Amino acid sequence: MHYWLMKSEPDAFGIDDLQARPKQTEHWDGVRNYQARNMLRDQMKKGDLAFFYHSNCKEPGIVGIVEIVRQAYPDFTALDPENPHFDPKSTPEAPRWYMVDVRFRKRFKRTITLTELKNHHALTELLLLRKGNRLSIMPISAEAWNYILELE
DNA sequence: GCCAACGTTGGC
DNA sequence: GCCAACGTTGGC
Repeated sequence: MHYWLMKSEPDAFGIDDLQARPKQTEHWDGVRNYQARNMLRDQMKKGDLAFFYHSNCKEPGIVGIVEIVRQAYPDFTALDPENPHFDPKSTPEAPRWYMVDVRFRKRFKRTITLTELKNHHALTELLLLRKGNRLSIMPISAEAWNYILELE
């Protein structure tokens, strides 16, 4: 059992969009960073929980929790020339990119903002807060997970 | 919209 | 294998 943080731009796909999907479930496509892909593909397991993080928006921060309900399988958006995430180097025989399915679990009553997270010394180890970290998928320690839950 | 901090690409 | 050029991310 691992904990994660997954970033998405709410203008493109926010937690409200996930909640509105059939079965409140959607595939998490578009991961195009090798480090993030490796973690997603090799370490994310069915039943893992992840914070849903809104990035590149007015109030960046953690807005809720999702559950991994299907482990990594090839990201079909990489194979579709019409898709903005198309990658000509990915093929059905040798898929380069992967995705998981996530299901909505909880929306926080408020956004736990990036600004707020930075103010907690207990979270200095958090990858999210490290300078220059742009990973869209990152692991969260159990300690940090529980600490952040208390902030809601 | 700016720009720092990367990651990727490709010439050599 | 180096590294300059380029593209992307994402906070501000």
